[in-house]
Amino acid sequence: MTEPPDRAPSPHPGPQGAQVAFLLSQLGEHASQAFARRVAELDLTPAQAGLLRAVSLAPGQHQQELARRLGMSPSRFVAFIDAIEERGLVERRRNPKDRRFQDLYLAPKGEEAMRGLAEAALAHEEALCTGLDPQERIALAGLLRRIAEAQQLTAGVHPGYRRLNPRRDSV
Amino acid sequence: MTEPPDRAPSPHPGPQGAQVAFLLSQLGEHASQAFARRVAELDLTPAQAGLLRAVSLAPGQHQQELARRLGMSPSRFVAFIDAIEERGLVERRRNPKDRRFQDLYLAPKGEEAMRGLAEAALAHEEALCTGLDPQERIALAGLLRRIAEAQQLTAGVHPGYRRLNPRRDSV
DNA sequence: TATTGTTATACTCTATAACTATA
DNA sequence: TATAGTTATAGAGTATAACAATA
Repeated sequence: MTEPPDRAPSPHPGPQGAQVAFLLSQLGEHASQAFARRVAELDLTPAQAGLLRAVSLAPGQHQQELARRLGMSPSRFVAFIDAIEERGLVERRRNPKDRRFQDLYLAPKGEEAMRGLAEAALAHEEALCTGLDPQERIALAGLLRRIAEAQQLTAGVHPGYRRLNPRRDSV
Repeated sequence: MTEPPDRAPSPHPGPQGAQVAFLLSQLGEHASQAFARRVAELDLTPAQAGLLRAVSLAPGQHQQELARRLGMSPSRFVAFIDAIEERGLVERRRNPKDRRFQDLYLAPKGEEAMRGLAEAALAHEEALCTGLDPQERIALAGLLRRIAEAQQLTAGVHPGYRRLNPRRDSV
């Protein structure tokens, strides 16, 4: 019986008008935590999942390029990749044209992990949208995309990566 | 020139179907960061803002009660309150009926801070919803609330409090 | 000299376990 | 004995700066 932290107050002291901002913040955190729990079943952290996807989309990028995209410092990135490489998910290869670069490629086990991640993402989406019919889901996605555009968020860019270890949360 | 981390990959490897979950996670993080920047102008962290609101809504709660609601351990809560009390925002008072309890009350400066926070929350909501007309905002809030209910999230409960120091982010 | 990757160092944040004072 | 608050200690996470290899 892990007693859920009941009635935690909001960081947003919005009385009546402020609703969307708080709901977005609340649901976003909830969605992130739920996704973290899902990838944890694959023995992955969200950051690791993000790296695998980045390497999968564009194989052969070198480390600092990827580090910048994930928003982490090159020095942290080393240990981060060390763990992933030891598990046989990605492979470091010295770039023959310029031996200073370590290019990253997906290993067979990494391809397998990607399939698991795709499955997890679909299940995650479905679980989160429970209660909304297909039309409502499309309408919601449209409104959210409008906000994302107005806020000038790059499509597919998630700002919450720096954190390597997801928070375990009783909720 | 702080170069924004361009094209960071998503932690959610959703190809086509998975949209709402990622957008919620992305926008939620964005909203949280934007709010953190706003309260930072008042020299407050989101957690401090949350505490002030909690004390404002229910004055006289004792520390462990509030610590549990904010999702932090009693030991961390001590230093957390120390800083807030030193700034004259809240006041600790020994409960005369049971002197083990330290009850928390809003100090005059805390009331003043609450007014600033209310203003900040309204401006935050407005900035975030730029581009949506009033009808769309209501529709969006409705859909988000439906999801929150389906996910059994308590209204007004934000899970992202444990973190005391908000991430400063270039984005 | 400049840059990539790496390592080393110090610093912050957090969790856990003692300790005290009240009951 | 049990509980609220506090303090102390150790551990994890992070940032920054140095370093070696390559260009």
